[in-house]
Amino acid sequence: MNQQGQPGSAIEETLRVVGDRWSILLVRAGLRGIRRFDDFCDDLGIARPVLTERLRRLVKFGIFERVRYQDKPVRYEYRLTEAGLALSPALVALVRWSEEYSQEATSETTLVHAPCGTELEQAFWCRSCQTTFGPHAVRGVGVNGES
Amino acid sequence: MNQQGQPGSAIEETLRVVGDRWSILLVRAGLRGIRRFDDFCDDLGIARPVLTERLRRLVKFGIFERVRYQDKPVRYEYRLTEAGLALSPALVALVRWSEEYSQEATSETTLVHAPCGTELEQAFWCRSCQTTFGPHAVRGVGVNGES
DNA sequence: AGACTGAGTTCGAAATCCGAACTCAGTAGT
DNA sequence: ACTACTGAGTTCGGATTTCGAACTCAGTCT
Repeated sequence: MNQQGQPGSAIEETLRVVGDRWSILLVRAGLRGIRRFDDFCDDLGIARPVLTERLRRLVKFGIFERVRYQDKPVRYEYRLTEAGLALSPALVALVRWSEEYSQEATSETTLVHAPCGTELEQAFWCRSCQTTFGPHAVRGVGVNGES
Repeated sequence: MNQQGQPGSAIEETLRVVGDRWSILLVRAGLRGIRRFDDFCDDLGIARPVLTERLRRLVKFGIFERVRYQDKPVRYEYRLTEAGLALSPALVALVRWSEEYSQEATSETTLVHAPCGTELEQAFWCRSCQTTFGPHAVRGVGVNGES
């Protein structure tokens, strides 16, 4: 129930922004502290024109901000905004999924609870039931809430 | 620290599978109970050749399975596998992000805890501390574990 | 026979992606 | 003052993807 050209629901628009092979990787790089054009370029192996376009789009949608960090030769770098940081749960979910289901299990990364160093798990939380639960108990993912 | 052509870390490979404008949307549609080719097509407004290719890839990576549901005229449909279902945390995270940060706030969707209908929250869970926590307490996002 | 259904394919045009080479302002070394 | 270098891009042409629209093919319905 959704015509082709329509703006569509919020996720559709979001995926039009971050739903490509690079954007999420750029956010990840940003979380790792990478900020400069050439560093993104080297780290991800992304083509420069694509990087230019992608960063511009992410800036436009408030995920990165372009900051002048030097004047003599004018230089800019890209920093994650609050909104960009807020993408980390999605990133974490993807990392987790990768670790569990991806064939290519070369995960040099582990995600941990900072204070104690234990590997973290991700769960849904129902504040009215006061329980955590898994994907099977999620309903209403969609425009017409039927499962 | 990652050469251009390399297979790269697990997320990179994962994003090569689900990191496009459609795959996540297909998973979402799958969660909403959509299974048939034409229904995916109508629901998402995706071009048929792209849908064909995308479904094939998702099947190949174990996210959907292609099931013969009728014999007289042979007909197949696509169902989410366990691995596909396991993508829902990522989907939920994106939906949540969209609701909060996307301009286009036309969210006709709400995610709830199935048994009680309460809007769900997403959290990280540390089994050793027995606590839930948010993104700020996550460490090790990245190849060189510095935050 | 004729229309319809569902799961695709085929087509050519349009948009994206790519690597490699180039630009442009300023800095550093000799 | 000449040369090399840095960082953030832009320009180029070719390869790959994406698209909508129309077509196929087996079987069913009227």
